[in-house]
Amino acid sequence: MASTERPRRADARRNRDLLVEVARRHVRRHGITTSLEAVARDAGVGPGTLYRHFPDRESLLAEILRRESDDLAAARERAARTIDVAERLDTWLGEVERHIAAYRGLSGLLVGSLGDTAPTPLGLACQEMIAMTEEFLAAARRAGVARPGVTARDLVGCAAMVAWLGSLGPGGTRQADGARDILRHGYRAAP
Amino acid sequence: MASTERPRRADARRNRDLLVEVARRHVRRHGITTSLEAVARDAGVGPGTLYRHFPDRESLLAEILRRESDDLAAARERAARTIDVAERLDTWLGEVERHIAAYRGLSGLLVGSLGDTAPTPLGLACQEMIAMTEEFLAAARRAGVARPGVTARDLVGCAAMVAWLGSLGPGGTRQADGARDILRHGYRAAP
DNA sequence: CACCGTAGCGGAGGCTCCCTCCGCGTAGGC
DNA sequence: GCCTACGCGGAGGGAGCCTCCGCTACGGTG
Repeated sequence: MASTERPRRADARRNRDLLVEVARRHVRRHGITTSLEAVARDAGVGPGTLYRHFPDRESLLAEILRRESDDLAAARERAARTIDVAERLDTWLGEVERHIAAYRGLSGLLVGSLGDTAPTPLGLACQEMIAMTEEFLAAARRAGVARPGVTARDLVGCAAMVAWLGSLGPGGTRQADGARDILRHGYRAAP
Repeated sequence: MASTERPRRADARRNRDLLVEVARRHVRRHGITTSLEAVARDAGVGPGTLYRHFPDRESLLAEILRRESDDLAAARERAARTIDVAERLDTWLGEVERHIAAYRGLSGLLVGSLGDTAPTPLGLACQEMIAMTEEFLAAARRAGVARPGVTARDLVGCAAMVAWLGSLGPGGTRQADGARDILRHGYRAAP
């Protein structure tokens, strides 16, 4: 399975790494619709080189995300330190939201892949988030503080949704605060 | 105040109306990022004509929306027929969601204007929705079925958010159902 | 009803971005 | 050190955004 990829020439690997790194900076600054030509220019390669390594925008974004899965792991560690079970779930979802919000426009792309069963690169990133969320949700359910019927996928979807809201300028940030509050009351069990 | 607009020539008025109508169709089909050049072509006018009447995409969209405020009024009538107070608020928010979802991409634009105090065209459309939502929310509060602290603007923001989620393909629709359910539990008062 | 000033029109054109294709240079196996 | 095919750069066609300018024809006036 891993043998499908044949060895690459050294310059190809170098260029690929360079492109991902430059693209990461550009996407962080300008969102996922950033100009790919500008990325290629900034990396000092021709557009053909970029498109050979990443046939479409999505595959480039997926590679950026793949290299950041340790960020998610760190977030899990951080959230796990919260003692109160209900609050811990809140904290975790905040981390998911932050992780998604790091790249403007990513939220929409991810939601589209939330239901992917085939192992598309973006689908895998979603699986990962859903699985981690499931852990926190299960703990909350055991403690009786999570409303039955709420699924981990729903919660990740909500986090993406709030991340989207927050990405829409200063007004969006305020709206996101309100939405987050309502959602929290919505997924918690009535006491 | 209304005298700021001087009388227009007949052909100008005709072209303007035609452009709005054609644009409405295009935006409904392709979302708010639809090609303005295509709109002009389809209306049989040059791009210059379109840009003279509507200096930017947003002003064109605002005009489309302005002409649809009666749709919102009809939605209010429809929602008002629901007998149960809590359910009536749900129904109304569903109508708001539907209204926003009619044009793919509109949700983001509207959220950006939710906090507008200045009477920008888009801001006015928001004011209208917030005001109507306030009526339904007030009724729910009086009946003790709405959780205190929830504002009408929060609710409109949530409706826009769910509309956005639902616009993201088939997976999005399922996510939207889940989110809507959580939100409903979140803005209702604990019994 | 003919005339004329100007409001308003069309479209050419400059810019950016997307993506493809092809001839050439060079990395690296032998 | 040689040779081959991998991977590179960049030209180029297509689309969209928006501006500017010369001409058309609308409609007020005598």
